[in-house]
Amino acid sequence: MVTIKDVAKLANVAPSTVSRVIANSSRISEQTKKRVREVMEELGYHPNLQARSLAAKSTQAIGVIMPNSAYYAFQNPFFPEVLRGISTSSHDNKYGIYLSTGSTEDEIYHEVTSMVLGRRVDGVILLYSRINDKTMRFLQQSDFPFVVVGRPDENEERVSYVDNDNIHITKQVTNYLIELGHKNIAFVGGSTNFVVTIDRLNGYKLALQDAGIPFNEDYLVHEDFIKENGREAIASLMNLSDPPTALVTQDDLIAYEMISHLEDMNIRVPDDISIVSFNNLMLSEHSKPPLTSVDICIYQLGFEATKCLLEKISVPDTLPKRITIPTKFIERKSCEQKK
Amino acid sequence: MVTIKDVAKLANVAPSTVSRVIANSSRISEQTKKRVREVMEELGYHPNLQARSLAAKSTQAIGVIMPNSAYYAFQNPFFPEVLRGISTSSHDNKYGIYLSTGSTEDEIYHEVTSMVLGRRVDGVILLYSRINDKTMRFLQQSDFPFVVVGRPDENEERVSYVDNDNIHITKQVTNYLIELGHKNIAFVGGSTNFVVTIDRLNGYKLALQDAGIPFNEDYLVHEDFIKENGREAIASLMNLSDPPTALVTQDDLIAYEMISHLEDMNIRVPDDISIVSFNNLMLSEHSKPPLTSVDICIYQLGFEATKCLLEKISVPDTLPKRITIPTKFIERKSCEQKK
DNA sequence: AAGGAATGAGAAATCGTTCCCATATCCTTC
DNA sequence: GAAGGATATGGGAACGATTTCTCATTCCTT
Repeated sequence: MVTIKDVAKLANVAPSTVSRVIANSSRISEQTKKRVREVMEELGYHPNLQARSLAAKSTQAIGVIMPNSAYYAFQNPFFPEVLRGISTSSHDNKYGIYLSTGSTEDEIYHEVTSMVLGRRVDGVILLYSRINDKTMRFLQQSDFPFVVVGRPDENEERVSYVDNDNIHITKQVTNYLIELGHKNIAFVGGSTNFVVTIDRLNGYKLALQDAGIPFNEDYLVHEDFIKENGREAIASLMNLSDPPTALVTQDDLIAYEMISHLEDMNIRVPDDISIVSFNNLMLSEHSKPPLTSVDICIYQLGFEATKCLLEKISVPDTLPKRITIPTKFIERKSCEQKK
Repeated sequence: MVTIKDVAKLANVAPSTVSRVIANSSRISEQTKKRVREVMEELGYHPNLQARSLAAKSTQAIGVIMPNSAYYAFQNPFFPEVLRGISTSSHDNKYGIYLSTGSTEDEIYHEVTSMVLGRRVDGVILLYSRINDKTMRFLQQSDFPFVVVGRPDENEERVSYVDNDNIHITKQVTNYLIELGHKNIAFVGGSTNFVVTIDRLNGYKLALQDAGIPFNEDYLVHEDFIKENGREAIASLMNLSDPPTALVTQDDLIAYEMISHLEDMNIRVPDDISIVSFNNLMLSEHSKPPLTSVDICIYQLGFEATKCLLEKISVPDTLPKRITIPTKFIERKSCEQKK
């Protein structure tokens, strides 16, 4: 392996000079730069990033932490899309991405501590926000630069985060159904350990409240339940004495599955039941029926989170900030006026 | 930041001893180990991974290179799923994942060279195989440990790779359609720069040939074309004087889109046209109609690739090997006997 | 009881950079 | 023509580990 010393020797300069040439320091004459660069080329020199990191105390890499639930993380296009945003932004700034994907909460915690304490990355993006999360608490206590995609559960004002206004948009979406004449509206959400679920549930409740519709526990369905035994979950919902005529679903993928089961039960979307959902996957345009969905701009979430993190890394005393990514309500054909 | 020296000082031993305790060397007495460990605990010591990498000449990280086409990489669940396999396997072996996602071929090339020459990773997994790929050529020439997911274009016998038997399975799948009585079978594939497309196309042609069905250029459709203007692509295919009655599609996502457009044209699947596809996305079970698809075991591809790479890293003179991941043909409702 | 193996631990070199500090050369300027 | 100021480069100490020697004990073995 050719090192900076080899280059220095052959170019008849000191290693420090070579280092300065690499950094394109103004303190080196053009002449010397040219000569050194020629030698670097000739020897095929490439700086050792580890040595550089060690000496410069900066890794030029950010850690990206995926949530531990395999489903939430991996089957869902949310993940690749947010990663695309992160990747674009970090690449623009010459940062690399170090990915961490534990499969339990403890595993994640250990990966993050090792990543941070071991100085493998300069900052961290948390791709989830759950309540009572020790990983986030650790990041905060160690005063390490990090940004959350999603609203943090605790210390909201002291953490930088990028999120949609989930309460507001879910309220709007629910209102949309109410205005179509629906009163029996069910909510299909993820785990209430995730802040996003809590927020959306609150938005949903708020809309009901404003319309004077009482909240009904029976209309609350768990994604996990759907995933385990979708058929039964749907059946028990639709067999209520007063079954819902509309559905607010937290994710397009779940919505597709619901639709499939509903049709098996001979319940038509949107004729018999309206569905509105979140994430606006590419596919939703081509599904049967085309899904009315909220585009939460996943790419933007990742892109802005990275921008925010890099800013925090380069200016350590940047104040925590909240960035709200605007959403787009995409009206398609899965909702209809109540008959 | 607390370093190995701080620990050594407080424990009254030499730094080298602390290092040995960390590595759990048998040359250190249990007594000393205990004392040192207590001090490490007390000070909250965590080894600096960069320093360790530099000294030990090993990073405990593997580089994962995504293909440059944004679509192929990111909209498709293939990517997260293969990453899940990689992640599981590498995590089991205490390796981290360094992700590289250039958006052009050159960008990828630069990221890889910098990653390899800069010694940021111990090995590389290429998540694609395209013809005439300078990135792969570079990896081979620098004799750096790497594994390809997919069949390499050149030097097949000197590169380790993990793949399905794409020629064979596509032949089988095409045969399946032929046995259902179809003769006019179209092929919807990705870019022929990717080896996977070439292989599948060959399997398709082989099946036609065996059945004595002439190959028809008009029946070849490009994914890119579908993505750009799906409606028109389908229209021109179905408006042929002798339109296809069956379709072999390279990817479920594309299949969904085709189905959507076909239905708009009042062509029913499977009544008017049969479709068989690849990847068996979770969703395919719930699509309308449920998609007949080949499960290529994406997770396994990633998992085995990583296993293979780690083996190569720890035993550098391991011979190149080919690992073929078996596939499963999932028969659902998108194909029917030709009428 | 003496010689040699086995054991436990320290000293110091090394890994490949960066960066502070020192130094040498060459202009200015009075 | 000496002092002062740029300007361009070199020297060498970090950075925080690992690792090769080396040495001092201790424990067998004959």
